[in-house]
Amino acid sequence: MSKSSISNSVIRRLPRYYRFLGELENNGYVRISSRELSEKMGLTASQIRQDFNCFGEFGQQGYGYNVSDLRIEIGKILGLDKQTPMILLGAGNLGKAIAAHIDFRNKGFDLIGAFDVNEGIIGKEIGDLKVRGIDELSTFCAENKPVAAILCVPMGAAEKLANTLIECGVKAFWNFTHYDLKVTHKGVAVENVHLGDSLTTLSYCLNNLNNSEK
Amino acid sequence: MSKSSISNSVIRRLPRYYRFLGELENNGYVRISSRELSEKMGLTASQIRQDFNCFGEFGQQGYGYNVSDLRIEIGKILGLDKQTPMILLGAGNLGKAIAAHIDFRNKGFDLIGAFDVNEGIIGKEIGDLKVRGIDELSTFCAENKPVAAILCVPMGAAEKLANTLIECGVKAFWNFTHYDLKVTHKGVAVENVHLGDSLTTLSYCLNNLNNSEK
DNA sequence: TAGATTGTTAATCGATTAACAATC
DNA sequence: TAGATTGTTAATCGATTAACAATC
Repeated sequence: MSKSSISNSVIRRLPRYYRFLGELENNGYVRISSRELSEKMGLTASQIRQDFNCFGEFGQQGYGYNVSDLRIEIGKILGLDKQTPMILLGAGNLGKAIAAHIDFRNKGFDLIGAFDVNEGIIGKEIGDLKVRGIDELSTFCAENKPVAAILCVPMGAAEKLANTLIECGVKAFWNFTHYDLKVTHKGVAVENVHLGDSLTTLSYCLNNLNNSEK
Repeated sequence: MSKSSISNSVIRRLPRYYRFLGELENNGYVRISSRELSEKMGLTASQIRQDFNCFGEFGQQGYGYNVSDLRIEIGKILGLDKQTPMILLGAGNLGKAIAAHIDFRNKGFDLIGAFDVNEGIIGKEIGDLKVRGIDELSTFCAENKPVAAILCVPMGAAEKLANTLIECGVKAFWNFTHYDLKVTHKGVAVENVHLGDSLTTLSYCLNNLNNSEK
């Protein structure tokens, strides 16, 4: 009985549930109640039950939730039971680090290609991928049909590149550029990361530690 | 007449306002109305006026806001008019890339040191910093008094390291580890980045493009 | 002055929390 | 069965939007 439209607040909590359930499972937990989970995660039990019930009835009265089953269910909801082919655009410092650091296959993706414009970078290896020139992009897309893309290019290149990629069939963007990628095209998912905004927020919080009660 | 407690939703929008105002200024804008800004940013004019009025009266009836003045005001609110000394913990792929990629001084910080445990990394240069061994940490902190820290270490090391740093006087954490750093210690600011959760969210959105109206 | 746009109050909307009947 | 805990409805809280008097 999954709801037609899930609120953004709920969606943002799902990866965290998935993570905590994985840790619980690793620590030998078989069952957990919404109350116990709420204490571990710093949420209310009510909220947890409301969140899960957006997608179905995963618990059992008087018992709670089976940790392993619940984790698998949330994994399916998140699309982690499949791997969407993904490419990296911009293999500079940040792009390389992301490619090396992220466990793509456990996040629902499979990194199958990397591209750059810089002649000094083209041909270099990142993990088991060889960085290709951007001129190979359309041929590569036609052959390998990537559906997701990581943008680690300069701000000025972001919009045009995104449009090109959409024409090539890309439907999801993980955007690390300073450009606020708009979701103008229907049927395209965008996750703007904006590390700069994150650090700026930390500056605010640090400078307002005293005058905040929370 | 700044409010005592600013909601998290407002705080998260501030860096974005600051960014857009900078771009407007670069494009020669002198004044802007809340309506015009709302169209550019995809917000409502009401929300923008409410947000700004949490901190003071920055506009003028019949005119709007002076772009440059407003940007400076928001910059001050965000603490960007000073630079807090910051250190990097963990100078692997991700740490190095963050250090190279972020414009710290324009985000209210100054990167003054980098540390790692790995002998193969210690001594290497990142930008104009030489990576130090973690054994030098407490001496360095006593001498240089860093107030902020970037955590790019493995999950297992995060909690203990954070506690050590707090003892050394660190009051702000930019946390890239998989560990959910709690804000147990009063007077400590934490910004958890969680790139893995971000990518997982993208997986959800991609897999639910059809059944969502928004 | 007339027009424009703010600052701010009131109304609406949505998300979180509380409560409790259903049920394992 | 009795106790525990869910699923779900109702109440509360907070954030967003609308409206408008104040004023540049």
